[in-house]
Amino acid sequence: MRGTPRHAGITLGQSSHRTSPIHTGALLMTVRVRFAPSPTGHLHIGGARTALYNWLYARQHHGTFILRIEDTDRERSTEEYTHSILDGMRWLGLDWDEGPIYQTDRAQIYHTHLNQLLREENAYRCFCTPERLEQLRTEALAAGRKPTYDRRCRDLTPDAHDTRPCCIRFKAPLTGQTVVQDMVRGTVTFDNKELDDLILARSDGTPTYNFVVVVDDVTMQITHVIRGDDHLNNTPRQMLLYAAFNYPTPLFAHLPMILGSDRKRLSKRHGATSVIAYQQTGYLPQALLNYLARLGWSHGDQEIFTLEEMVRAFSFDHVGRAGAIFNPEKLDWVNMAHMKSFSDEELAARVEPFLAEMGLVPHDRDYAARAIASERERAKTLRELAEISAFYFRPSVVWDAPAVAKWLDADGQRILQAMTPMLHSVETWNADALKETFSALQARENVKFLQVAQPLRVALTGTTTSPGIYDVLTIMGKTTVLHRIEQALVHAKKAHGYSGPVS
RNA sequence: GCUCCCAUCGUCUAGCGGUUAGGACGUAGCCCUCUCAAGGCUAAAACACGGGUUCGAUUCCCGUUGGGAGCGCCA
Repeated sequence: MRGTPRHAGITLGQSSHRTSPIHTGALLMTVRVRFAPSPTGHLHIGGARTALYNWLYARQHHGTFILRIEDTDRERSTEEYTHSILDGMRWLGLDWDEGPIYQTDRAQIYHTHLNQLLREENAYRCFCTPERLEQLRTEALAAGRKPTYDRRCRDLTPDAHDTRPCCIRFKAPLTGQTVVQDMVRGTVTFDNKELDDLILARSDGTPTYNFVVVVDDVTMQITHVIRGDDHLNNTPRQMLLYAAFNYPTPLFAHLPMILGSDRKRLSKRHGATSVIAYQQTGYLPQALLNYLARLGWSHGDQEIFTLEEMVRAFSFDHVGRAGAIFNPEKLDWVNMAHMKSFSDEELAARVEPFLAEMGLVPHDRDYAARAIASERERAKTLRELAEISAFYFRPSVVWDAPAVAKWLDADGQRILQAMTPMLHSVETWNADALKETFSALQARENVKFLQVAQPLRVALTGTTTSPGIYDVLTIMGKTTVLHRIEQALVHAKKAHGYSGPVS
């Protein structure tokens, strides 16, 4: 038996503090929360945050996190999306304790509940055609009224033999108020006269969303419904259903929406919105989670959290009420911060799949770790890290034409020619020895270090940007360095022609 | 249109009657420097507006404006 004596429905004048609802039953009930996506698309950013808040709350209270797939829309739900959502959840590390539970497996449960409502005259058959409803809606809108059903069938004398197609509607109370106690919004009051006799089952007998959520949440003994803001207007209708069943209402927490840069609800046209897209671009799951957690929730001035820290610190007291714009630049920064927490070896291991996509397979773990280490603070994502480190692993250099034009001109070639024998004779290949070599070279050629470093950099990496030149030199090793300089000279002659400098 | 929600720098936010309104991302400048980053320092940048309540409002109340969501035999 659950501890909350809270009942939905025609509650009047309840007062509460948004900080304390859980305490009423904390000793008696264990937290049971759920994430209930519908498989009509990939797991998206908004869904991921809802899932995260549920998960954090469950873990913090040593409760149960349930994954439920809302697949009652047979038209749009696909198995592919179901798998994609499950994969997304696993990648994020949001493990669930029960489920996935599929609503399509629960038809019998809904049927039983529907019959109960019918039997107790809390629901009725409605014979109105979709056409009539559509007409009602247009008329209402034109007249400046809220489009609601006119309840024509509500008081029809039941005729069991009537075989016309009909849907089942809820007989909602006409008066009174329904008060939602929300952990982030506080008290929200709705006049029941604003609410509708909502459809519980379609004429083909399948149940609808507002009905199944209630039945599911009740039968799964959900204690806290944590979901998007877009459901706040559904909540009073659902509470009326709880009341009709004489079930206690769970506690609610309605999270503000995640917005695009135009302040509209985040959608495809704002760029990548699916979680897998972020996986593919090389974001760390813990970084995405960290960013999402802080989008709408805060803990003083702290920006970077480990998962454990989030579990410990999370609280609805500090969940904001306003919609939040998704900011990709800040995500990048958070991702960089999390990349710093890995050792060179761990980071290299995570970059490997992205190198593999480019057909590059490092054969030496130690070499890979040192190569990645030299580039790690230059990349925002794992993919970017793989891309800028690729030159270490390629059999030959990929030339950046402007870089070649600028630095492998006649002067650059002369420097490379001059350094070749000097590098050959370097015995111990380390930064100190190389520094001495270049000092000697600078003195002999009377050039600045820049004029040595840049041609060399282009020769070794193909581009003008790279880690410190001594890092590249020592990581690559003498053999590769000399080989690449030789190749660079060949390429430079081709690019610039044999007749000396171009301009 | 109706109902509900929301409102602090460009963005995410701290603030829970008295603060030089704090932090972070981004931006600009400087330092570091072989390139690019990273890092360090500095700067510009906000309480939407109007009424109350109060000795005193960013903070509490009301309204205006502005934004968002919902109003399906979708979820």
